[in-house]
Amino acid sequence: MKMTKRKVSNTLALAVLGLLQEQPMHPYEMAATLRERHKDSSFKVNSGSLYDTVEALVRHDWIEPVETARDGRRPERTVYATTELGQSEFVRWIDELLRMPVAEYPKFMAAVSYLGALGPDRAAEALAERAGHLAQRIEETNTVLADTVGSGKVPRLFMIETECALHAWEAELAWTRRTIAEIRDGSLFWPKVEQTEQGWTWSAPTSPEGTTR
Amino acid sequence: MKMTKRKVSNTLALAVLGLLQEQPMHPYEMAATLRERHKDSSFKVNSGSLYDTVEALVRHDWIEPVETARDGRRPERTVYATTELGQSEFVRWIDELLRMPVAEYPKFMAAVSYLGALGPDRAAEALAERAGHLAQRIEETNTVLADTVGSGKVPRLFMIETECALHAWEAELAWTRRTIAEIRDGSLFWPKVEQTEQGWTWSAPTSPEGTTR
DNA sequence: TACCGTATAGTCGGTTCCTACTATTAGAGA
DNA sequence: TCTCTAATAGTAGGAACCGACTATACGGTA
Repeated sequence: MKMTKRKVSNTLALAVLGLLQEQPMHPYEMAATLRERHKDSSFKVNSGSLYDTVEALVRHDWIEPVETARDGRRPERTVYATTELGQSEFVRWIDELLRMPVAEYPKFMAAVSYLGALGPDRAAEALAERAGHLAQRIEETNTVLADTVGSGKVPRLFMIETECALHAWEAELAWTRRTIAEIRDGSLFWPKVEQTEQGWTWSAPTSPEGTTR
Repeated sequence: MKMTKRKVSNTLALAVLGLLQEQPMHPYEMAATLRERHKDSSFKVNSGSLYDTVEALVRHDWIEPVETARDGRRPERTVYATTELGQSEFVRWIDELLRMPVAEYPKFMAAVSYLGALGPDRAAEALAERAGHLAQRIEETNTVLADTVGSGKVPRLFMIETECALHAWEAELAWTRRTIAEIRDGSLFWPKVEQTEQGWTWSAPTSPEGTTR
C-alpha cells in the first residue's frame, strides 16, 4: 500500500540535473565537474550516493541513459541526459527550495544545546578553537572567490552560493566570539544544577543590576 | 573486515545521553521531554529513529536497560540509564562537535547554487517569499524565548542554542534581502549562457563603471 | 453508553546514504 | 622497462533514517 515515493529528496540529485542541463555525462564526470567548479561545498559528492541518486532519477524519468561507451578496457560508462520532465522539475524544485525554509539540524546546534555540560572554562576554550577554524575557512573561501570571480574567470552569479555560505560562517563566527566573551566576563550565567525530591532546581544568577529577591 | 563502526554519529543520540544524565527514562518519555523543552528544533525527534538510536547506544555500552515496566495493559516500556562510558563520552562528544566545524549541506545552499536557472525575476520573487517565512519564524522564536528565559522560568544557558539559531536565521534573512535588492537594481549581473563548439560562454556585464573592453 | 479524538508506547519495512573495497589504465620516476 | 602512484570508474554490504502503521487507554460529549 505504498507507491515508490514521489520525490527524490537528496540535493545531489539537483546537482546531477543541473549538470545534465548543459550536456550528457556519465556519473564519474559529474563528480569531477562538481569538484572542479567548487560545487562540492554545496553538495556532498560521494560516489556511492551518486550512483544511487542517478538510478533514482532514472526510475522517476527525470533523466535517461543515452549511450554506454567503453574506452579501451576501462569499465563501461553509461552516459545520461535529462528528459523534458527532468528539465521542468529541475526549475520547479529550485523554486520550492528557495521559497520554503525547511528545518535543518546542524551538528553545531546540537552541541550548543549541551554547552552547559562542559562547564564555563572548557566551553569557552572549545568555542575559541572553533572560532579559529572558522576564521581559517573564511579566509580560504575568500581566496577561492578572489581567483575565480575576482579575476573574471567566472561570472559572480555562478559562485553566488559561496558568498552565501561565507556570510553564514561569518555570522556563526560573530556569535561564537560574542558568546566566548560573555562566558569569560560572566554575563552568561552558569547555573549549578541540583536534584531535589521535586525534580531539578538551579541557582539563580546573583544579579549585578537589581536584587535577586 | 569491518568492526561494528566505532561511533554513533546521529545527534539524536546526544540528546538521549543528555536526558539520561538527569535520570533514567523510557524512549517515549525522552521524546516528550525534548518537545516540552523546545529541543526538537535542535534535534530531529522521530520515534522510528529514536528507538534505533537507543538500540545503537546499547550496542556500544553508552546506555543500558535498567527495568521493564508495564502500566496496566499498555505496551511494556523499557527504561534506560547511562553507563559510566556514556557519561564520559557525552562530554567528549560535545567538546569535539564544538571544536571542529564540519561541512553541512543545507538545502538552501543547493538551491542558491542554481539560482541562475530561475531567471532574475522569478529568483527575486522566490527569495522574497523566503524572506517572509524567515521573518515569521524569527518572530515566533523570539516569543518562545520571551516566555521561557524572559520570564525567568528557565536559565538562559539552557536555551542558548535558540539564540544561536536565531542569529543564524537573522544572518540568512539579511543576505536574502540584500541579494533581492542586488537582483532588482541590476548589480548582480545575470549572464546569458550560450553553447559554442568550444564549450560554454557567457555574456560579460556591460560595466556601468568603466569600459567593458 | 456508544463514539470519537488525543495521548501513550512502540513496531515494521523500505529507502537512502555512506564506507570500504575492487579493478583498470596512464603517466612519472628510477 | 619496471614499478609506483594518481586518476578513472564503479560495486557491495550494511547502518541510518524515516513514514506509516498498530494497539491500548482515557476523557469528554451527544
